Amino acid sequence: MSAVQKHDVFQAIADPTRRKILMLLAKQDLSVTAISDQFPITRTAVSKHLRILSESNLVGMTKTGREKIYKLHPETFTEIKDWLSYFDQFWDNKLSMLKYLVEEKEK
Amino acid sequence: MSAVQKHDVFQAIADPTRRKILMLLAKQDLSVTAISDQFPITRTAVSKHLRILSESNLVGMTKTGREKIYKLHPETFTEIKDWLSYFDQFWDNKLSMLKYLVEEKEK
DNA sequence: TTGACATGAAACCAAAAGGTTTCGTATAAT
DNA sequence: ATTATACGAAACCTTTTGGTTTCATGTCAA
Repeated sequence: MSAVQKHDVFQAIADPTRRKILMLLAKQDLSVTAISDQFPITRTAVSKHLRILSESNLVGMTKTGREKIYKLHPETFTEIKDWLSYFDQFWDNKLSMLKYLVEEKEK
Repeated sequence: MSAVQKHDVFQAIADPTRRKILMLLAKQDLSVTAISDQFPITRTAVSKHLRILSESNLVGMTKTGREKIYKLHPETFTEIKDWLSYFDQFWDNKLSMLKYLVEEKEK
């Protein structure tokens, strides 16, 4: 079920253009040309970005006629969230610690 | 209060070495040498990574004697979480839509 | 005060990233 | 059957990235 990930997801979202593409796809599924119309770079460059996003499973593609329609794969964002949650835990511990110290001081 | 961000946080977490550094700092505050001991690259290279992490406010530094102690700034991770939450919303909508469609079909 | 330790700046290098133009191949429209 | 559209592969170029080595500076220890 889960496709092999050929490209690092963190590296994929590092590029601002690719993040904008993801934002566009969050609103609606789009063809390559429709996406590249939104950017000052060539269609070929956008195509490369889409390949990277695709290889990191952040988006999926369906061929319909001569067009390729890209769509978001929001479930892949979980990987990033999981990584972040590790630091959330630490952050919560710090808050707990701070709260404890303040309470101790008030006694 | 909030320091100026000289470096993109998404680009900062794109590098695997920098992500490992963040994981190390989540456990405990560490000096430059202590961190670079954990990697097969030179101390200078690690130093550069730390500068990038620092410029994106993911870590903070305190000079104590001849050492520089780095610590995590977990509050900066919020920026990434906020960006991700945009897609969470979309994901939830999709689930709702799917649920709706399934329920319709069962009628 | 002399030597060892901790660190960053500078100059440099190879590889990767992001872009371009050109060309080829499907598919759709006339 | 011919023309236009949608797209990617290939070759190429420039800038950025991640690394190195060397050197200078500040601080601690003897």
